[in-house]
Amino acid sequence: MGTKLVKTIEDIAKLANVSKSTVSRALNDSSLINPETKERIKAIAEEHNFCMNLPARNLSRRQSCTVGFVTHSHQCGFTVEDMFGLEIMSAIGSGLDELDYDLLMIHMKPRDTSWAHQYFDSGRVDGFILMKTGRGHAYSKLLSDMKAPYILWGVPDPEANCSTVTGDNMSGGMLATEHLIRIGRKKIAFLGGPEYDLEAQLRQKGYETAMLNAGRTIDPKLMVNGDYLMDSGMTGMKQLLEKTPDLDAVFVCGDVMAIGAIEVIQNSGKRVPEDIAVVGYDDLAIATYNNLPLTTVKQNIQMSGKLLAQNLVQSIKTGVVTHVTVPVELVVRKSA
Amino acid sequence: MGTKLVKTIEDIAKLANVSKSTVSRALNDSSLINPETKERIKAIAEEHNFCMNLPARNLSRRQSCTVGFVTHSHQCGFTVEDMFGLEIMSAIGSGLDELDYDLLMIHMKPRDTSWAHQYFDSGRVDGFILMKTGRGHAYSKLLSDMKAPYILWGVPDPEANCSTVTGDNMSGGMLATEHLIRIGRKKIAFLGGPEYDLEAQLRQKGYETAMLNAGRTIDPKLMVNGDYLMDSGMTGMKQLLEKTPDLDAVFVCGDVMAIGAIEVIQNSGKRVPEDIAVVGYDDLAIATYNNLPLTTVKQNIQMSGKLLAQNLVQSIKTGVVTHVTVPVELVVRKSA
DNA sequence: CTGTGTATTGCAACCGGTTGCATTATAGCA
DNA sequence: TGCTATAATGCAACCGGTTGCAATACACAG
Repeated sequence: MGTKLVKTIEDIAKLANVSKSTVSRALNDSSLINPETKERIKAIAEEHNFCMNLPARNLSRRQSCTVGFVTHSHQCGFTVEDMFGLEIMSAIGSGLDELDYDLLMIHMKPRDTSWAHQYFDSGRVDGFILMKTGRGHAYSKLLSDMKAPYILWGVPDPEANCSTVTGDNMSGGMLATEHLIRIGRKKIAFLGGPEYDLEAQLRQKGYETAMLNAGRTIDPKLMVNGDYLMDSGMTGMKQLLEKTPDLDAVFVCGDVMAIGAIEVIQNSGKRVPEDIAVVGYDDLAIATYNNLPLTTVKQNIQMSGKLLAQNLVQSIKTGVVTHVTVPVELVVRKSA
Repeated sequence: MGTKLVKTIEDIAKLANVSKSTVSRALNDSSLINPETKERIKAIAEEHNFCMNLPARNLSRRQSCTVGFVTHSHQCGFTVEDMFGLEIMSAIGSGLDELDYDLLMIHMKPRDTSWAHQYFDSGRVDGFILMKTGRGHAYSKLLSDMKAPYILWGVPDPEANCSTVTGDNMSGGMLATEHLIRIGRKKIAFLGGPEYDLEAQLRQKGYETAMLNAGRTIDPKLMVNGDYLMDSGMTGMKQLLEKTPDLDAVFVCGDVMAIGAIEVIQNSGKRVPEDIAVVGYDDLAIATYNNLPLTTVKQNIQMSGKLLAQNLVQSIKTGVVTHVTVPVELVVRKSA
């Protein structure tokens, strides 16, 4: 707490010769208060640059105007999810800012579920933002049971009825594949995500659709799954090269995997993009800053973050649940 | 707020047939309470998995057990500072977690200084964590004037008396340079940070020391400043190549600049690391995932985050200010 | 058996806001 | 002038904890 002289609405009340309820109402722009009085009070508050005590207000209003961003706590290091999560978090933060909500980081430990009660039942936060995860459903259920408002980044799961925001994975898959077709590639492989992953499924569907639209056939030998990590990008690419040594393009479902794939390709003596064109997904910072800048499908992180913020707050206030999918675009750099 | 039946200590009090003060004390492990009573109350609380209302507690205790992580709000996109900041934030989060403190993101708008009062005088947070910035002092002054506890990531500024945590920049500079010397490079250039930047100054001093220790001379033609952004890495490298076409190594003060530098080198027809070895600084995610993995000086982000958390909380509780510099290490990958 | 000390517990005020209801003043109208 | 509708403000309870101090009980020494 600060060291200022005027710290409570009661102090202001004395200065203005009114009661503290009047000050409270004035500062909250209540229509009950005489406009002149209101201005006078506001001026006094301004002059002493008064700040209301938020714990008190929160207690009284039974809300915290804070939402929790749920992250996994790692002993050390990062995963891809983290990288994307970290980038989107910043966008969420500024989205919330405009709505006068705050963003609290919630670290949950591996198999701990107490965080939900800890933060929600204690009145610490009014809602949650979750990144899609393998264990997504488990947490969804937890939060649904608590009747806690939350929003999920990812494809809506029919079982959970929470708001969602997600990139247009299907279009993304199509954009990437169409680009590879357009630049004249003949054998276009697909390096996907985990089978259960709804995002990856849609991207794959986009790939297939684009292929079929172009009159091509879907060849299972050109398709393999990964798990978004670098290693799986490498092993996935190796498998593809074994099965189809003459492939000349690959659409990889994540940037980090794409970088792994590129390494394998180069080690095998081929060049990117001359021999094999590579398109990634997500447009993480590493795509831009990579030494061989990645052609990739760009998720609109800014817009997504803002929508996550807005729709969660809406859901907190009104209970409305929304599902929105935000457009993606292809960013052509050097890898394809 | 949840939908549970037992929500306040008063509810627990009724169940346990005691007064609410007794419950409060029991739950806070006060030594005033009879051990048996205490256990009984705790059991009841446990059974109903009771969560205390934090706004209420915070109001009463006049503290929030929350610290603010101050970030710049960007209209869009990221800067290098952000990348490092984002990575360290995660570490800070888990550090605070162990101390039962929460982490709140604070977005400050360009030339707005109200955030400080907004969050501190309102009792929203008990202290702040700042990343070193060009405008570091301005904010330092602001916070000092408010008598707000805060901790800074960066070299301690003699004018501000706040706790700090910083990497060992001098050693980092030496490690990088010594490595280049060890692998037999003859003309080692230095691509630094902004002149006013204390970190960069120390890294430069490390470079110079290592050079002198090895019996080499410091050649101003081998040194140029940058601003940590990719572009400055490119232009800096161009200047160096013009001034000294036959240089065979460069120590770059930041990973992002290093990637820019590598691009320029490769465009000029030379190879990395064969013709010119490149060492970066920070070991950001992009260093690992870069297509040409970067040899770089690794800041111990995990430890730094934890120390930022611990020392800030200590400073909040006791007023003690500490300065710690955490060791760095050289990570040899492929660029040198 | 009384006095003093110690261990437990409860009462009630307080933290700093919000808000339902009562109160007062003023205006409008018959 | 008397009466009611309306605007502006104040009173006091409440949100759910914490904590100083009083109260009670029981122990042990004198």
